[in-house]
Amino acid sequence: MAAARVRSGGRPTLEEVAARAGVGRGTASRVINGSPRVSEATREAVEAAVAELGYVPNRAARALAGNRTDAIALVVPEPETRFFAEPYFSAIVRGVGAALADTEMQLLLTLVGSDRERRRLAQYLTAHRVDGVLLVAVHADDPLPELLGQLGMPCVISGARHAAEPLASVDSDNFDGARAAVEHLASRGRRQVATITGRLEVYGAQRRLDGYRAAVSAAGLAPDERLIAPADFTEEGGARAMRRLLERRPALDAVFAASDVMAAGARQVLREAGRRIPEDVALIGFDDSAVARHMHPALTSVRQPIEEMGQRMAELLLDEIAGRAPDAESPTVVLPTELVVRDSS
Amino acid sequence: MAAARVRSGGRPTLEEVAARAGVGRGTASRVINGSPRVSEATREAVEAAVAELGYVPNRAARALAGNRTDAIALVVPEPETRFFAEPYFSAIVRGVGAALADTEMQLLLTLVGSDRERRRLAQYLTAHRVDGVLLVAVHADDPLPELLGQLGMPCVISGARHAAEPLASVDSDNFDGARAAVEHLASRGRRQVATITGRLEVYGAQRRLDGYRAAVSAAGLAPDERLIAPADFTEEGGARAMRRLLERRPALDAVFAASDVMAAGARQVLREAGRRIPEDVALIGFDDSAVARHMHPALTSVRQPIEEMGQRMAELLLDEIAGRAPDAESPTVVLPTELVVRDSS
DNA sequence: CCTCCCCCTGGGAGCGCTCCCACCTGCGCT
DNA sequence: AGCGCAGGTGGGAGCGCTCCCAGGGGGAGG
Repeated sequence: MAAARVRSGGRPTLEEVAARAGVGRGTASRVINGSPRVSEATREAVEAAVAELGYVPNRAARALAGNRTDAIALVVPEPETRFFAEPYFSAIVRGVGAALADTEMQLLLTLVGSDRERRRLAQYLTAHRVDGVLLVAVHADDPLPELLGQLGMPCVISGARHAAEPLASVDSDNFDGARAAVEHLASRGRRQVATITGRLEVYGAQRRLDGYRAAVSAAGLAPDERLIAPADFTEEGGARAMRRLLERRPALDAVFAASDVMAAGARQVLREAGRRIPEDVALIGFDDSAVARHMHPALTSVRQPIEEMGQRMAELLLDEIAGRAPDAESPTVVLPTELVVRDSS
Repeated sequence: MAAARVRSGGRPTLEEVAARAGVGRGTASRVINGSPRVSEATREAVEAAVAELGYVPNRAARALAGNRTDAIALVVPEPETRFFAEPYFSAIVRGVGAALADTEMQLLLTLVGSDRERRRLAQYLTAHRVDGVLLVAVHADDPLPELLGQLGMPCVISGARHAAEPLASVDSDNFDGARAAVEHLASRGRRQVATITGRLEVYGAQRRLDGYRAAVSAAGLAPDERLIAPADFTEEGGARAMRRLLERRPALDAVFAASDVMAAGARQVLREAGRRIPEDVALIGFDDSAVARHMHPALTSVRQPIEEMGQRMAELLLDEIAGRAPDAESPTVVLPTELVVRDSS
């Protein structure tokens, strides 16, 4: 079957719908776009024609004529997908999908890895190929958000980058999640609570550390900078940090790791050092990923409502695109976290 | 005067590029689309103009004029995302992204949950809004693939649905993966190897079972239908199946579960029954997900090259779209699996 | 030296839609 | 009766691109 072009058989066009309904093209367009300035009778006639012909608007034509695309891009920095793979990525996508389900909006997935792809992306966006952008896992020094701002392209990011985020952003309550975790440890009588942080350039990691500090003070424990070990969100990094902590403070009796994966690394080191979890050392992670549920012992962890975050991001973006933007200032939505207590604490 | 309308602020158009390069619109178009019928000098002039103006083709216009979209859809059945969340989804996406990186192709992500969304999807596709479709986690009785076939829409699916798959598909070698797992168990002296299967309507699950059977015979073990417990790919299902197996064949000394998650369920039951892993019962999973790595004891598992699968799917699809389709028969690519031996076997 | 081609090239003709302007009804008002 | 107005309506004018056809130059062949 060489040339089975369905072209001539033809999808119905607006013109045909209009003809069938006995109205003009403009009127048919009005009905399809839900304009109120159409009489009831006409509306019904057009709708009937649409149904009979199985008309579906041509997106490309619409985009060309209307100077919009009815599509938004979810931009994911490729290098991150590996780390964020766990539940994060698919949960975000699911949330975004849910928000878009009743919309005509399409979701464009854009992985940016190399710098070349990054440049390409900038072009994409400059060329206004989408109506808005969802940015996930943005680094504080990423030029992309600013570029988007200059272009006037609606944009929502998945985590504030500093205390004063100029862009709309959705975040989980990292501060409070960490606070709750440490409070929980303290309330169970732990006195030397250490923490393994994520990369502190990431604002969320910083906030978790802040939460840790706040809870330590609030619990009346002695703040001790030697109980704080920076790492990088990786399992290996978590293990290294744990080793350092054990050297510096052999008597520690609890560890709050800023991610489950780092907690897994820490667990390994604790085991090798002969510390029992939770008898000798309590351990808490962050993310409540599959790793936490299946670790032995099952890991207490701070759950983030990731799917909901995706949904809220999309909703904010749709608002912004529709011009319903709260012109006051860019909204920052912070969703609550939840401490899921299991066996490790 | 239809002469030089100086478009202020707007993105440059092909027309402007052509003017700047001192050529006609047609020629500029040819250069941009890499047609060979352009002289070297002209090509350079146009390319220079493109660079100076920062020209990026308008996709919508292209789509409208060219009757193609330069976009493919990755269709994911929403209900599945949860199960397939593990590494599967993001790995597939990453693979697809890799294949598309050097292309002008966009990736449209489409989650279909409700029947309503399913219908909408059918419309989408009927309206030729994409050049091709990647179908993931297709059920044997799904009407979508056939619909696509009728439409003449290029399509690649992520696993054959029967032995004779009419569509192009990419698969991992489920048969051989299972075979290798069971062979490994037998070679370590296990005599009563049970299996927990996935939903057998899923062809891949069936193939894993086939591989299990083949290996059992090949190892000279007595085939025993009572050692085969069907489940549904869930942790709970795996646990139930394990209980049933223990009742029926208390003396079993090895279990091959057709997914890591089911293995996790089985592990729980084995523990509760006082069986040590691997001393009393060896356990092997399938997928090599994070769950496997972090289980205790670390789970031996069959790794599938999921990212590569995504990549091959996209490549096949691009071929098909480009008409490079080996019209002989629809290609079925089967990628090798790998047994990752850890502590549980 | 002329002719025939073969390259390149320019630009017309849409692709299907939205935007917008003009028009055309009725109706209520003066 | 005349006028204004507003709700409905039709269709022209593009949006920026690709496709394709006709046309202009040379180089090769007669």
